[in-house]
Amino acid sequence: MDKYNENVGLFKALADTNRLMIVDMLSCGELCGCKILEKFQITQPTLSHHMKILCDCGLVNGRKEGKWMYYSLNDAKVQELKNFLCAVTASTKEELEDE
Amino acid sequence: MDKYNENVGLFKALADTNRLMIVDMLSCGELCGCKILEKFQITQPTLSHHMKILCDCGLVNGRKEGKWMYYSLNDAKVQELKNFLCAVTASTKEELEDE
DNA sequence: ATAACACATAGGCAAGCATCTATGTGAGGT
DNA sequence: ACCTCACATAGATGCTTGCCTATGTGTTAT
Repeated sequence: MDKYNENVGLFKALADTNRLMIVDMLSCGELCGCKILEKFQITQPTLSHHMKILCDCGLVNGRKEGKWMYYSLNDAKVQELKNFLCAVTASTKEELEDE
Repeated sequence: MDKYNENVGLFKALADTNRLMIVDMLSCGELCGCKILEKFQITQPTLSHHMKILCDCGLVNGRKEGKWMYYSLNDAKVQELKNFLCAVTASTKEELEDE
């Protein structure tokens, strides 16, 4: 039953327009924070907050290089989410693959 | 760009453990509210609140029959969500299929 | 008619969240 | 050394949300 609690964080992370856009941007490749920030009307601390949420749930990876943080999608986690979504909406019950 | 706003409601709806479990239950077939309620430790008004969220975003359909409300998954909307999730995480950009 | 049942609505409350300003940290450049 | 840039952290604020109790609505049974 903890499968639900594990995955609910992923949906929470995507339950925000800005973060959805960020994920879409990252799907095209790695980006540093300041490049992401350019596309939004939010302040830098707000973006930092969103990136933390995306990283904490595992959807996004962060890599520090000099004074830049490079963010990229964690494709494995994305696949996990898709699998979970399929499992939870498919007519079979209670046999979500373990990660 | 409204594609994000359209779909963020779906993620919000799934960003709750109880609602995720409800979706999983409904994936096995139509259920009436009182049957769903039996599986949770919440009050009836709280369940009603969750069902309203799931119905409002289109993920769940409600059908009234006598004094019962029968709920079922809206498979078309589920598919839309999956398509959106794939589009937003795929390395191509800005060509989400229109519904 | 009355009671019981299934569900919705109203209102309140505490927790969570998205955002901001202000400030801290750490790396690079001059 | 000093400044600048990229980013993180702290703290405040207003909105949203998940939950409750109380009550309303409509249907079925007696």
